[in-house]
Parts: sequence; structure tokens; C-alpha cells
Amino acid sequence: MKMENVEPNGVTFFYLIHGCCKERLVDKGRQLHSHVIKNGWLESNIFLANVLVDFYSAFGILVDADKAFECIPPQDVISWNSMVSIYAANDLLHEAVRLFEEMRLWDKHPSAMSFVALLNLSSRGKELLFGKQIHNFVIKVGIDYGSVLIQSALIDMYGKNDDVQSSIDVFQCSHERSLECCNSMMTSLLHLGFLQDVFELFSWMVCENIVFDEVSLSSTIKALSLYSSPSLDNCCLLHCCAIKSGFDSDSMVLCSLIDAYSRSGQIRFSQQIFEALPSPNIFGFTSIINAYAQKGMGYECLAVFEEMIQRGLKPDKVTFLCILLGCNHSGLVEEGKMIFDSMRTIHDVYPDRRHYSCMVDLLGRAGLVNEAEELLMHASSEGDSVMWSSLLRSCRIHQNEHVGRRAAKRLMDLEPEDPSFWLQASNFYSEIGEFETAIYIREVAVARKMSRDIGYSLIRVHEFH
DNA sequence: GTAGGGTTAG
Repeated sequence: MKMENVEPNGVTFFYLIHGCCKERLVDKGRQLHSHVIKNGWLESNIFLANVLVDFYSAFGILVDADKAFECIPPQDVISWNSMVSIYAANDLLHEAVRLFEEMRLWDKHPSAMSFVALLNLSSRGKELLFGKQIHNFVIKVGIDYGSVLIQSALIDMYGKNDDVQSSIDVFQCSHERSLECCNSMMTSLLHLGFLQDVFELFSWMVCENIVFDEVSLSSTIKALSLYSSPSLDNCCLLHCCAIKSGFDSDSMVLCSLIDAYSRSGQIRFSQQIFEALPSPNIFGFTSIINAYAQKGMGYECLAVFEEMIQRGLKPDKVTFLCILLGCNHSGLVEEGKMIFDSMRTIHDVYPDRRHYSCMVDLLGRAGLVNEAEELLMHASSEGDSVMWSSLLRSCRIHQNEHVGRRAAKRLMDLEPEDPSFWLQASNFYSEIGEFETAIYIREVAVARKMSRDIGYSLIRVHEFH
């Protein structure tokens, strides 16, 4: 749209660049940037400069965000905070800390947001000590200690660093009634596996008339899913809750419901939810593929995957892992091989350990033990104990003595301290009739387990060759 | 007349 008789200025461009950020228009934003430079607005308008930093960071173009930041003549606290957040989001801990230090040298006073950015950094980087230092620093400086933002960032930081008690302590001293703190507490509890507490917190919110949102609800549904077998009643209860509160069109809520229903054994409800999704995204597709995979419905996984491709969605590592699991649980060997090969060749997704592990299992179960071993060696020169253990199991089932010996040896080399792998190796040797070796390995395993349990070595353990 | 921001899936 062209504006007539109105001369656009810095403020106009501020809104335009903001819009490009929201609408994901990277090229347009770049054009606007050069326009801003030509007009010499950057030096006189800190708002404009700051929105450019955010624009580049929203697209992950760190280099240009950095350049835009350097162009701002006197950066203000917002510019600094944006850069610290960007470094934090890109896991550049040292750069973020360096910038924070620099900011203090320049005598720019950190705001609550500065601390939130640093706390997020320690959450992401699992830096508990650093997080505690920031916590103490916040108390010392006394800036906005009571703010909901800082409280919820602290609850999250302790939760992500597995320190549940500190997380609860902060929550109990915080604005307990704030949605932000409740949600952070719920995600921490969920992350740490305190599922019952997630339900209790949710009930408490309802009783206290704290209006929950889609994050609280999806966390609660997720907690339900993680129960070994959620009851259908509870799934329906939370589903009704979603409908009543108007969150039944939220993608996150619906994905957790797909998961919860399938785990409760009611895959048809998962199907219904998926089919009713107005425009399923990659999460929706992967949720239903995962549900089918867990139920051993391999062909359904493949059909949904096909539909996903036809809609132009790009599958990622998680999607492929779910499809391969589906093929594995249904014994679809050729299909699994085809999908696995297509990851790299067609979809430009590189398989990691989990995909290789799934394929080793798939091939091994099908009796293609040599092929499985070849793939395992290809995954990494070492392989890992899970893959070797799965291969050894396949060798036992399909009586492949040759590969089995190698797998047993590798497994014991990789896990000298884990008796369960040694017992598996021992069972393999009994299976192929080498009872002496089987007994020897079992004795070593038992001795090691005992010495580990007792705390010191009772029996001199000889290396097995 | 213009801003940054907590939790967030498969």
C-alpha cells in the first residue's frame, strides 16, 4: 500500500519492521533496513535501531543482529537486554555474560529483563551455579525482585536445573496467585516427573479462581499422559475442561490430548481430534504418527506421513523417529529402510543415534543381523551399548553365533560396570552351548555387582578375553 | 505517535 501525501518517517519504519518480524518477511525487512540507513535515521532513533536488532534475531541472523547492535551509538538497556537474550537463545553463554559485564562497565543499569535473560541462559545451559549467582545478585541489587517476571524465571531456572526444592521455595514466596508463576511451577514439576503435584497445582488454581491458560492446561494433560496408563475418564475430564475454557482449538492442548487418548487406549479419540484439526502443523502430524507407532499401526503411520508430505510440511528428526518406531513395531522392514534412506536423500534430515538405534533393532528383529551390524558400525565406530544389546538380542533369536560373539564382547567392553549387560552376554553363550564361558561371565558379573553393592572389592576380578 | 519480556508441544 502506498501512502499519499504523507511522508513516512522513522516511526513508520519502526512499525513496518515490526510487522516484517511478525509476518516473517525477511527480505522485505532487509530492504527497509537499507532504506533506514539511507535516510540516516538509525543514529537518531533508538527505537528503530532496537527493532532492527530484534528483527535479525527473530530470524536467527546473529551476525546482522550483532552489526545492528554495534551501529546503535549509545545503546540503551533495551538494546543490551535484546543482545543478551539473543546470545542466550543461541546458547552462547560466554558472549552473553561478557556483554552483561560490559553493560555494567558502561554503567548501564540492568533492568528486570536483564536478569530474566541471564536466568534463561542458566536454564538452557544447565548452569545451576551461575543461576544461583544471578539469584543472589538480584536480591543484592534489589531491582524488581518481587516482579512476576523474575519470579517465574527463577522457578523455571531451578526446575530446569533439577533443583525442585529451590523452585518450590521461590514459588511459595512469590506471587503465588499469578498465572506466570503457576505455569512455571507446573512446567518445572512436569519436567521433574512430579506428576501428582501438577494435578494438585491445577486443581488449586481452579479452586482459587486463578484463570488458567492453554499452557497450564496442556501441562496438566501432559502430566496425565505420562501416567503409565491414563484413565479414559480423566482424559475426557480434561478434554471437557478444554472445551469449556475455549482452549479446544489450541494446537498445544490438542496435541497433548492426542497423546493422552492414545495412551489411555482410545486411539479412535486421538484420530477424531487429529481429523478435526483445522490446519494440522508438524506437531499435530507427529503426535498422531507417534500414537499409531505406539499401537503398532505401521501402515497408518506411513499413510499419515504421506499426507503430511502432500500438504507441503517438512518432517523433522522427531517425525522420522516416530515413523521408524511405527515400522519397527509393525515389522515393516522394507518400508523402514526406505524411510530411513529418504531422510538424507530426499528430506535433508540427518539421522542421529536414536534413528540408527531404531534401525538396528528393526533390521535385527527381522533377522538381517549382518546388515544391522553394518549400520551400527556406520552410526559410530564405537556404537553404543543400547544398540549392541539390541543386536545381541537379535543374534540370540536368530542364532547368529558369529555376530553375536562380537556383540557380546563389545557390550562387555562398553559396560564393564553394568551386570545386566554381562548377564545378557552370559545368556547368549549358554544359548550357543558354551556353558563354561557363560558361567565365567555370570560369576564375574555377580562378583562385580556384589563389590559394587558392598562398596569395595571382595573378589579379584580377572579381565575377560 | 514507537519497544524488550515468563511458561510453551510431537
